Amino acid sequence: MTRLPAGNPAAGPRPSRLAEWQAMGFAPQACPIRTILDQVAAKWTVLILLELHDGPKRFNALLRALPDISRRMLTQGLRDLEQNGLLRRTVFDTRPPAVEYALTALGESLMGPLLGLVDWATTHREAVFAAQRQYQDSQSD
Amino acid sequence: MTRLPAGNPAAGPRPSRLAEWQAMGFAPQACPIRTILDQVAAKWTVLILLELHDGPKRFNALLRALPDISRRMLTQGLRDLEQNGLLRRTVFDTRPPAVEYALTALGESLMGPLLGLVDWATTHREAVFAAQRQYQDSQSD
DNA sequence: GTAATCAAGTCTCAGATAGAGACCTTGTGC
DNA sequence: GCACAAGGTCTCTATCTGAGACTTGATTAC
Repeated sequence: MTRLPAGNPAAGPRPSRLAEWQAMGFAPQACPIRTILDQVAAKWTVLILLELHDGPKRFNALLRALPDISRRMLTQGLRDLEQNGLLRRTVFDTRPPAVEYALTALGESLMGPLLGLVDWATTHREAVFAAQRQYQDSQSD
Repeated sequence: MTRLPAGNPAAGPRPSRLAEWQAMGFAPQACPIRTILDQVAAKWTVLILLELHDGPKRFNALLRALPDISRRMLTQGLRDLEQNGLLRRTVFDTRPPAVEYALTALGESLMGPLLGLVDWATTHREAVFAAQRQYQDSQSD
C-alpha cells in the first residue's frame, strides 16, 4: 500500500476522458459536453423536466408543483431548457394569454438517462445517508 | 388546439413524481432525492468522478486534469464527494505526505447512470447546438 | 369610469456562492 | 537559510440565487 501513483500520463489504461476530449480538439473550458451537462445538471432544470415528463404544464402549474422555486428561477430554467431545444413554449391566444410548456422529442430522449440517475438516487439514498453519518462520526474524533 | 389543460390534479395519468414523493412523506424542500441529485449534479463533482473513474488520482493530478478548476473548488468538491461516500481519501505517510482519492463501490455504482448522461450529451450535442442556433435566430426576428 | 383580478412574467435588492490567487505548513536539497 | 514541493486554507471580489414587489393587458365587479 506504499506504492504511490506517479501521475505519469502514459501509465493508465486510458488517458482519461477529459484528455480524450482534448485530443478531439475540445478545449476543456469550451467542451460542449461540459456545457450540456452543466445545463442538465443545474439545480432546477432536472426537476422541471421531471414535472413535464408527466405531460405539458403551464407556468403557474409548474410553480405550484415546485413549491420552493421562485418565479425568477422558473422563468430562467424554462428559458434555458427552451434554448437548448429540450422543451417547447406555446402561447395560446386566450384572455388572459396562457403559456404551455411541453417536452420536445429531444427532451424526451433525455428522460431515459435522467431517470437512470433518479433511480440511482432512490436506490442508494440509504447508503449515502449512512456514509454521511459515518463521515460526521469520523470528524468528531 | 384551443383546449387548455385545466391543471386539474386528477386529470393526468400519474400525479407527477414530485406529488408521489410528497405522498411518500417527503416535503419537497427536504426530499432526499433532490439533495442527492443536487450533490451529484453539481458542476465539478461530475467531472471529478469521471476523472477518478480512470483510476485513483492525487490532488495535484486532479488539478492538472481539470485545468479550469480552482484549488478551493477542487477541495470542496472532493470533501462533498467523500462526505457522501462516493470517494475515499487516503493519506500516505511519505515526505511530503501524499493524498490519494479513489472511487468507493458506491461511487463506482454511480458511474453507470452518470456515463449514460455523458453518452446522451455526446450523442445529442449536435441537436442541442442546432436548437441553440434556431433559438438565436427566432429571437432576432 | 374606476378598481380588482388573473396569467405570465420582469425588476430590484440583499445575501449566498464561486473563483482567483496569496499564503501556510512540513520536510528536503543545496 | 532559501527555494521548492504537496496539499491544502484564507481573503477578497464578482457573479448568481431567491424573495417578493411591480408590470401588462384584457375582463369582470362596483
